[in-house]
Amino acid sequence: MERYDPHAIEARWQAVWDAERIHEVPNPKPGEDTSRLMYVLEMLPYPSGDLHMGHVKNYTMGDVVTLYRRRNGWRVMHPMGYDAFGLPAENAAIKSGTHPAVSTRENIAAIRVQMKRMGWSIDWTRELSTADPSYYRWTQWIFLRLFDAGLAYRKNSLVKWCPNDQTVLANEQVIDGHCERCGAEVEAKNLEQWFFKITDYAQRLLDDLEHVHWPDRVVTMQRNWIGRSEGAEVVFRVQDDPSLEMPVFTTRPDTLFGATFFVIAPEHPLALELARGGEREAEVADYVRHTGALSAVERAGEKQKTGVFTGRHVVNPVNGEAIPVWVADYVLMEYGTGAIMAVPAHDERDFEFARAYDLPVRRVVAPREGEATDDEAYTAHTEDEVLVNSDRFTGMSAVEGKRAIIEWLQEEGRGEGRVAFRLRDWLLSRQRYWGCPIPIIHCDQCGIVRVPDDQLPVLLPDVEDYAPRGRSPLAAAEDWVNVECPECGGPARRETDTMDTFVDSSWYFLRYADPDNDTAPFDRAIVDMWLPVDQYIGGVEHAILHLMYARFFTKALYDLGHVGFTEPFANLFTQGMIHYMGAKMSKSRGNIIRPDEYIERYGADTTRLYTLFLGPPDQDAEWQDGGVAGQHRFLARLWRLVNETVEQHGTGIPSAAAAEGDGAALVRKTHWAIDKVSNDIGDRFSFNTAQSAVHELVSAIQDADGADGEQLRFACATAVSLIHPYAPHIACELWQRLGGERLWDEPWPQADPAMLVADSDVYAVQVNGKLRGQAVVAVGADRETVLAAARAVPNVAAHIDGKSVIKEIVVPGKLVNLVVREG
RNA sequence: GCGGGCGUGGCGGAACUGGUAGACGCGUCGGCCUUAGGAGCCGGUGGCCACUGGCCGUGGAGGUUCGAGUCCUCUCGCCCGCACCA
Repeated sequence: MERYDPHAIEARWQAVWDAERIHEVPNPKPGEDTSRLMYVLEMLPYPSGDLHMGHVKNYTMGDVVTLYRRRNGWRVMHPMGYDAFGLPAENAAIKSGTHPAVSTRENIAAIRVQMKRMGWSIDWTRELSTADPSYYRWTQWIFLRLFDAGLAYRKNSLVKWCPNDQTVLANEQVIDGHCERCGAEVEAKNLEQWFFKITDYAQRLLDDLEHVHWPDRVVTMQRNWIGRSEGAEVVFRVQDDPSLEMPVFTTRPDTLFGATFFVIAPEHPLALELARGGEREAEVADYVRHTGALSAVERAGEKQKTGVFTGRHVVNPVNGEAIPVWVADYVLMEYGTGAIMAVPAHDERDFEFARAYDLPVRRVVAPREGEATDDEAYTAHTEDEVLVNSDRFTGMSAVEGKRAIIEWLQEEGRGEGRVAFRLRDWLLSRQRYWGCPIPIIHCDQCGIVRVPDDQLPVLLPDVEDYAPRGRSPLAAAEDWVNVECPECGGPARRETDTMDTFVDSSWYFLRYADPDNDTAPFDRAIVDMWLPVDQYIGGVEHAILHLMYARFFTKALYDLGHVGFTEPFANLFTQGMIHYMGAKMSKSRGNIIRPDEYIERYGADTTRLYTLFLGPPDQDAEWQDGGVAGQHRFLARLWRLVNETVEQHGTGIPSAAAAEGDGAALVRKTHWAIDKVSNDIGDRFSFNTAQSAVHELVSAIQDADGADGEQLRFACATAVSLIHPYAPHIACELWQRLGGERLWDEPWPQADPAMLVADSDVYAVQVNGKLRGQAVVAVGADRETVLAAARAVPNVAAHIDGKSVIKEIVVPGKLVNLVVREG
């Protein structure tokens, strides 16, 4: 018998699939049935290098789902593309000296080869690259739609700046005060930048999380990121200049009477102004300068809160009390109004500050009415608190007080109920070369002018020097920058910033549905047919960035009438990372494993099998070379058994086999495996245990002495059929050797329910909860029969001998527990 | 600090709804075959003991239950997310 030769088999079947174009799934034509459409999508790769095992796991998972669903009668779209713009590709290009357009093209070519060698069922007719003008033309088109709708705007604000990458960053791209990409500490800069008004969608982004089937932790992360708080905006006025309003946001309007001082952020526009001309002017100016020089990381690292008194006071609207205004670094300019009323009795941070600067503490909420009010004690917020020391509001519950005070503020015009979100607008402009140009023109006469649709795409100019210098490298391309204003025809300049790469990936899943459309980004009828994505699979590292942005884009496009759904991804699965040598894979550690050497040595089927055998797919797992060999042995064993079966019993694939004679157990095991694998792949995403079930079936084939040819061929064909989503090449080959053809078109096997129940049950028999033996009883035997059989087991009899059985538990088909007592 | 998750053999893991803990795989031990192997096959493999049997065993301590890896309380350890968000 010939040996299992994965390379020959894989090359052969890949050629067959290509020739028959089996993975091409065209859009339904008018009138065609659209009831069984399914969209399976994995997050597209960055072509800043080639594929590693993390990608292999991701795409194999999607492939198993795709192949499984197709054989269950679904018409599955399974596309692939490249997130080709962006910092990683550009930085790699700068390092190697190769133009990013060139290196990206080369990397894409290499990745495509890897993907084809893996045998994934990708519809290559839908392939796209976000850096291709035929794609980014429509990224620009969408940008302009958002611009027209007021959802893309330019403003001057304090933004996050990465000194290493020489560009601004979105809030989401700052991790613990460091650049998400390069790890450099970010700085704050006041710059005019482009933003998407994602905050307009904060409430809907929050609410609609109810309707998606996503992992809890991803939903939780998004919720926290959106960070909704209910409270009130309260207007304080400066004591000696009541025209100066100083609004604050608070979630505890019920504690308004407890405000004993007032704090503004060092960056607050009034910080210096309030102190001007007073005794403390120099001190305040010093403090503002000093804290401004500290990075966010340094400020957060300060253990002790610091601040200075401005010398001025504001008036508390509820009681007319004048309280001192401080400048302190524990108040953030970016959240709320950049100013707070400090209630040290009921806020830990305010309390800490009050202690440090010897400011008064006044308790205004107590656990129960009339309870002691120790002014120095901070109390946490509890359910049934009651207002004290709060004038006309005293005695109300905290909940009631909140409402009453907000009502009063509204009546008096001194404040109102308000909801605050932590979410900020998405800063999308980047001072970098390798990105989608922002289709905007700056005209001295007309101001900010959109590029007319018919002039799209605004092509990224080819520049010699694309290294980052703090302004966009595009600014150097004078020919490109200088244009006529589309409105007045006068001299104007193009916007030279490019878009954040997350803009590109915020709509790619729509383009796949209609990839060749050159009159629109996509046809609405077509995307509405396929989307939302039925199953999205990717890394949890995108839990906030990509997934939040894509949701925002989808909602905005929905509002503008371009799509008919409001959530892009109905089901999300986040896979765990593959670790190697005890750590996550990284270039700096040098522990990246690529599929290539494993394909060389064992073939793609083995590699696919092992990436999903490592453990539960949503958990991180350690790659172990020995484990790969185990999967290869399994395939080689399957190979041998099927070929032996054909040699000894001929070909032919029975649709069923009788559970009779010595092979009865094998036939039952076969049905058990069908049931288990279908359940594990289809319902549980438990790819590792589904594989184990096929292992068991193959072992059963090997041990099936006395099974007849039909039973063996049935078991073999089923094993081959069940392993097909994981290892399609060997499966197609063996299927053919068994006498079948086109396994990918075969309906998924169905377990016969009658075969899932044995004719006898093996009961575990316990005495006082301890296992003492087993009893074999005919299926459906009544309770008395089961108990009699259990008592008859010799070891059980020995354990109940001389004792009285006080309770008998029978779990039908499973277990008997006899509870006994001495005597 | 807040939020979420996880602790099971030498290792990766299984046990989905409370019902025979350790499936499947790696490793390892013994045997067969091979005068070679990183090949194949057969068998063993949680620990301990008085070994056809018994005791112990899912990070630790309690609890609920006829029965707990699974549920509850406390506790220890690890991982992830957020982190002065008023």
